[in-house]
Amino acid sequence: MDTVLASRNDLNKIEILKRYRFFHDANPLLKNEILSHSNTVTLRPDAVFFQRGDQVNQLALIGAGSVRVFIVSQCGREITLYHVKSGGTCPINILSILLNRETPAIAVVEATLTAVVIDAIHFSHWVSDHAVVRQFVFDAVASRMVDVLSLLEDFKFRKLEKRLADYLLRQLPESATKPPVVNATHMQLASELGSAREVISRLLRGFERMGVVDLARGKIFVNSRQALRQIIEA
Amino acid sequence: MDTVLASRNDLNKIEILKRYRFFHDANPLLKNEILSHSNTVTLRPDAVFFQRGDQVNQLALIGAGSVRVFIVSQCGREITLYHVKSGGTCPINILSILLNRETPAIAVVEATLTAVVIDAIHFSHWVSDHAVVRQFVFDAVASRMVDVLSLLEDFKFRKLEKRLADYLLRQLPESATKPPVVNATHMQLASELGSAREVISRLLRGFERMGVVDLARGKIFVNSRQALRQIIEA
DNA sequence: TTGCGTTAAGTGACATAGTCACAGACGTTT
DNA sequence: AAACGTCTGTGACTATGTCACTTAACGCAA
Repeated sequence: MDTVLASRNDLNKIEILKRYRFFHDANPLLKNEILSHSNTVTLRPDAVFFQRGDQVNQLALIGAGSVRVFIVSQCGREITLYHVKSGGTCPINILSILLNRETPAIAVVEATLTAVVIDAIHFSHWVSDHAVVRQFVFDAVASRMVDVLSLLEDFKFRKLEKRLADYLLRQLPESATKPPVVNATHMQLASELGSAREVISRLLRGFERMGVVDLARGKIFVNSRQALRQIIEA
Repeated sequence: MDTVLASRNDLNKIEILKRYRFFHDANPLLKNEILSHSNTVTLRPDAVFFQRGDQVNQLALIGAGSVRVFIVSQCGREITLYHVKSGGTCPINILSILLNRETPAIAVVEATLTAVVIDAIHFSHWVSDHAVVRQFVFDAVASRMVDVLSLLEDFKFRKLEKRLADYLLRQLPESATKPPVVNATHMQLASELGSAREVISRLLRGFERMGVVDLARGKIFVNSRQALRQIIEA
């Protein structure tokens, strides 16, 4: 949070906050307090939101863009834990704030980020005083806890081939081009799936030889969603 | 929680509750309420505390014994997420209660369990009304969230050999016998480390050939803690 | 005590995944 | 067109997981 490029853009603040139920359902008094103790900030891609070991002291409510939260091994391999997008919050951010703990992961901006940030002290008070805020906190934390658990399950119990096919399929809806395409380098896919680039390359080549996808630099063209589904089920 | 063998043993109730800070710090009114809305139960080893998919409606505060919380693959492989012991609570239990969610894991009694159980409705109210209870919830959930994250990191980034040596070393303090011993089958170790029995057997045999341990049925005698430490560091 | 059934542990062959050290291919910039 | 950085391909090797067994140890009962 040290690298925040503060920039006031209060026109958006309410717009962003309105996406959060705890704000929407807050009584007028609390709403005012939230508005007066928050700022809108913008962060460019690759900006570090927080580093492993940081003592985070601000909570970010995402209005636009996205943040990738991940962990890194000594040798540089990454595992993406989750992405936080519009309307969301990072549970690690929340827990770090409420307990004054160092964060165990890294958060980096992917798509240019607009967010409302709140100082830890104020947010803590609201958590104490208002049930709506508490519910928000529990929801955010619980759902991600479940996410991380199923991530763990995936890692240990599912074949990478299936996880890759699954991932590709889930990225598709966003692109409506003729041969649907996933824009990602093998390296990015590896980070998302917690694997190594070479392994992803091998699997993708396999898919290509089967005619399921076509490969280009930074692009995976999907010829048959059906085939991907079969790989997942197999 | 359906398989709870209810048994009243109110002598212990206060004893157990006193180990929980939120009870210790509670005002007399809350204390009374907690006492009147809780029961002491005993569960034998292998009793299922909750099953994946269960809608848990009671919170357990452990007084004695322990519970193992884990996930299972289709083919039967297990990964232990954590153990809950005296003075602890299962965060999945908490989240499941506060959000009415199905649990994503299984909890089974290891050592005969004595616990105080509280109905979800009452506990939810206390969370709403009392800061001490909230703090308890946050602490319990946050610390385990971090646990699960580092578990994930371990799985992906550390060699099994090191994790095994580490695990053995951490089990040791409990036994003060001549050649210190870890009482566990290879299968149990595999479950703890999220691996396969055969793999653990291979590694242990390796340790044995190096003279670091001696193996017997259900027992691993550790000849040199120092050597284990070296394996971990290497 | 012997025998039997159960559970624990050992084994080899094979499959999947990760690591390392490169080489080549593509796109951009100059 | 040359040069650079990034992305991708490749082979050899290690680590881990899987499968189908066998063998060994223990616990109990006849």
